Amino acid sequence: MQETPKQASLFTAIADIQRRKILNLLKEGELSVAAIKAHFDFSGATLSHHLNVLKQAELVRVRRQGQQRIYTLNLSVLEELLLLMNQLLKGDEHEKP
Amino acid sequence: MQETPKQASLFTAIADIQRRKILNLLKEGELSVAAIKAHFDFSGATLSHHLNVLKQAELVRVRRQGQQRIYTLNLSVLEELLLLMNQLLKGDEHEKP
DNA sequence: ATTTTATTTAGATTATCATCTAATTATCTA
DNA sequence: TAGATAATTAGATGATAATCTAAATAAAAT
Repeated sequence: MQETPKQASLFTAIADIQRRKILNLLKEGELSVAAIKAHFDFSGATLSHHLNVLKQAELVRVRRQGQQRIYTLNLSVLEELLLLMNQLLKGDEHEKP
Repeated sequence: MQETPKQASLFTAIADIQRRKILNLLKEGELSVAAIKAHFDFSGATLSHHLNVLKQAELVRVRRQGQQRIYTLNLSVLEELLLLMNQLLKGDEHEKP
């Protein structure tokens, strides 16, 4: 029942609110870095850092498309987990019985 | 679909591995501070700090019993969430179909 | 009442992390 | 090929968080 480094990296990744926002954006669909950047105030370097943390945790995947890089959510156990968390966490207001 | 401060405090609370270990200990049952402390290397002050973070996030509850304080998991939406996370995160090895 | 035990609080230190600017890499276009 | 665009990497800085020691609070036992 030991926690693996990979699992730990997940908790680290979702600890930051900006990264959680990025994940939420990507729920709508894949996005280039520039497209993501449009939603935030911080620099491109900072965004790149956040994306890297998410990538290390395998919460996102990247592919190149010309000079841009397209980020997508890694729709696996981990993504479903986040959706579940979101739903459950919002469960304060209206419990659906 | 805005994240509340309370929800944010949850992510912060589970971001630290020591606090995750504490939560896992408490899954077995309620424990005094001293009993928890026996599992860790750091000081009582540090433990107190971590317990406070968990309490702020309402992941744990405290009651007094003489001179000790007994901590229990807050068995609510949030606790179930953690159990789910744990199960799902471990789901690498053996998917139960 | 004094001492001991359990825990928290205060204040300081250290480590980690988010962020910035500047420089670099890679691709595309004129 | 030169210049423009997209993104990452390097290195520095500031903020936040984990940890420590020492002091404070509170209950129990002697």
